[in-house]
Amino acid sequence: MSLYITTPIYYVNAQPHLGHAYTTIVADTFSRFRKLCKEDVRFQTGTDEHGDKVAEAAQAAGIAPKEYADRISAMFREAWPPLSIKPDTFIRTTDEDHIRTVQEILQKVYDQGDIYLGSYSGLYCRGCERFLTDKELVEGKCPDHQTTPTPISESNYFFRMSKYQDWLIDHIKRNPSFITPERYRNEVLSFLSEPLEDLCISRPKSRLTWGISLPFDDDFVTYVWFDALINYLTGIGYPDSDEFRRYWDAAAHIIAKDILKPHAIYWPTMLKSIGLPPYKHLHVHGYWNINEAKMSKSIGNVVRPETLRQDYGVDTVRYFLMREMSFGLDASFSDESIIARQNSDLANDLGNLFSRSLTMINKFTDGLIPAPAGLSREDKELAEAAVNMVNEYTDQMNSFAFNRALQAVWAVISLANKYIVTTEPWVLAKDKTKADRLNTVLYNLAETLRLITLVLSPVMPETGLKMALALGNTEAEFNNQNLIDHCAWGLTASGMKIKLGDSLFPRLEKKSKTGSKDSKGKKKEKGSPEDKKNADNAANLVSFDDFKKLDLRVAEIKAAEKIKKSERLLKLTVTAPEERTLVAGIAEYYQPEELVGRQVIMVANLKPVKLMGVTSHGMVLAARDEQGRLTLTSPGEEISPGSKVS
RNA sequence: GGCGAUGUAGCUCAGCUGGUGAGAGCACACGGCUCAUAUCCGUGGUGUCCGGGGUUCAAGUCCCUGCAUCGCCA
Repeated sequence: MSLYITTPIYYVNAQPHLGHAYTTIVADTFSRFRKLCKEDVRFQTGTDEHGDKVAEAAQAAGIAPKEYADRISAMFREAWPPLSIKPDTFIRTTDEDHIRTVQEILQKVYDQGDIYLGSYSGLYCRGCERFLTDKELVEGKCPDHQTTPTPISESNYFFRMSKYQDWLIDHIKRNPSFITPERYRNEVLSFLSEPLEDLCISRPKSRLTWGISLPFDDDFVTYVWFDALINYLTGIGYPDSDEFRRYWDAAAHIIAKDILKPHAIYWPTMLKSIGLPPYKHLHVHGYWNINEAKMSKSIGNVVRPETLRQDYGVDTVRYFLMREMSFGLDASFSDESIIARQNSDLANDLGNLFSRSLTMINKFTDGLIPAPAGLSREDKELAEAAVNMVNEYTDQMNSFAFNRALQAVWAVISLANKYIVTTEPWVLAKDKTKADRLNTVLYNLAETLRLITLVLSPVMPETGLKMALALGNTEAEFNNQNLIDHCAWGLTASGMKIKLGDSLFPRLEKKSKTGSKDSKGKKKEKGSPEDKKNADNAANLVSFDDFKKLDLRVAEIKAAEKIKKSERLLKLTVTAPEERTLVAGIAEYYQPEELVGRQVIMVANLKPVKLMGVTSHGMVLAARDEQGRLTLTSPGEEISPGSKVS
């Protein structure tokens, strides 16, 4: 069995962010996992470098497109090794062999009549790099870019995608695992229930030169998607390399949901036309939201993988991403949530289990993993759970349910912690006659940890190696272990010498308001209310529930008078709808008489406070600018006093 | 506007083809242990299973409807 796993090739108009890192870490983890199952795996990623946006960005930077692409492509290539991501190939669409292959394929498809010259006229948005329909326009402008699209009429080449629509529908229906998770499969089928249009695959050179020339018409370059998708073939040496024959039948693409259509519709029909079987699987994942908000440049909350790595370490980042997202659905990233995972799952559960087990072996049996003697009921329970865990883990990993795979591992970690409490090795160690029992318990812990190490290594390669070395293996021995031959219970050799090292994961403090952090585990009381407050401040967000606590109402001012000896304070009598007294610091801006009859917005459930001898039962809302000018808020139109504001 | 998905404990979510008193992790409270990274173990939930109607001996689980959120399409 072999596996050919790919990420999309990333467009070089932006730097690597969390989304790119997630896709690539998933591919890397899956690749490592299948290799651990002794499979022949090829893992490819790369960069997509042609098209309008790259040409424009290069121009803005004052350099040639290729030079610009070189620069950004390098950033992607260099982003992966620090995240323990090891692709077998890194492809670029500006590679010579890719360009040649794209042209060969275009010629082939053209020769067999699946490409024709047609004309198209419409409104073109440069930002979108596509024509917009009238219905998409908002007040004549592109809703995404706020620009007026240009009317363009031009000849272009079209790919007869519609010809393969029925075949594609049939293929998707016959192969439930072709597109997963199911929601995306349904989405594609729903889209295909309407007639498919042919795909425009060219751009005239009058408009764009940064692309691959059409082999049959030198006045045009290839539309980026037609160019880009073919990377999956060129990366393994299509059409006649050994790699191609070995891997194409086992192709699995991983993508984010935004590029579903090109991968689920354009690409299979292109392959059909080329005369190749479709890829085997398309795995579609969701987005990472940042503190509940979409990640976007304009909000300025783009998360950089390198920053995360520096803050938390590569394995914590990988673990968090794989554990926190349910593949296919959106998930939320926040510093609070990654710190919570690090502290509870990694430091408390795994790290502490590892640490206490090794310490006991070190203290009670001279650092040598002892030989077991007999199996009690709880021993069997632990052994069975550990072995079953490997199966469960394998199943879940294979179906891309990484969060569930890790949950299965953590169930055993938790059981092992209970096992220690139940068996009380420190009590056994004090009684010479219980040596056999002590040895058994410690051996079982070492053996459980060996299995845990094995299954965790695809997700956390550094931690896996660290644990294996501490358990007495050499690096070569560990690299030789796999999930086929080494998942039975009892394979740890007695007499191995363990090596105590540093903690696997430090406990982290929550981030402070300023965003600075102590990533080296300082000890601190766990989650006080104070911490929670700080965390919320850091996010600078209030929940809707918090907002609802405020009783905001419209109040009508019935009377107003100055408070004696005060320059700033006015005493207001309002109806809202009941009558109440407020004190407001607005005397420098408003005369009492001009306020009577006016409606304002007030916080009605503010704790009463006494100011200059007058008790205020609420607070009037006002806006103040940088010059210090102040204006009262009020409803846009008159409304009955006491009306709720929400 | 059309199609679809989702709505379960403070938070994130499990709950398969309807059937014992509705679950997990986190958070919180109390208790226990001391091998361990102030960690670990145990105990603790009066949750309108979004609202309303219906099918059934029986519904979080099926049907209809309303609301909310999200996605795709137009």
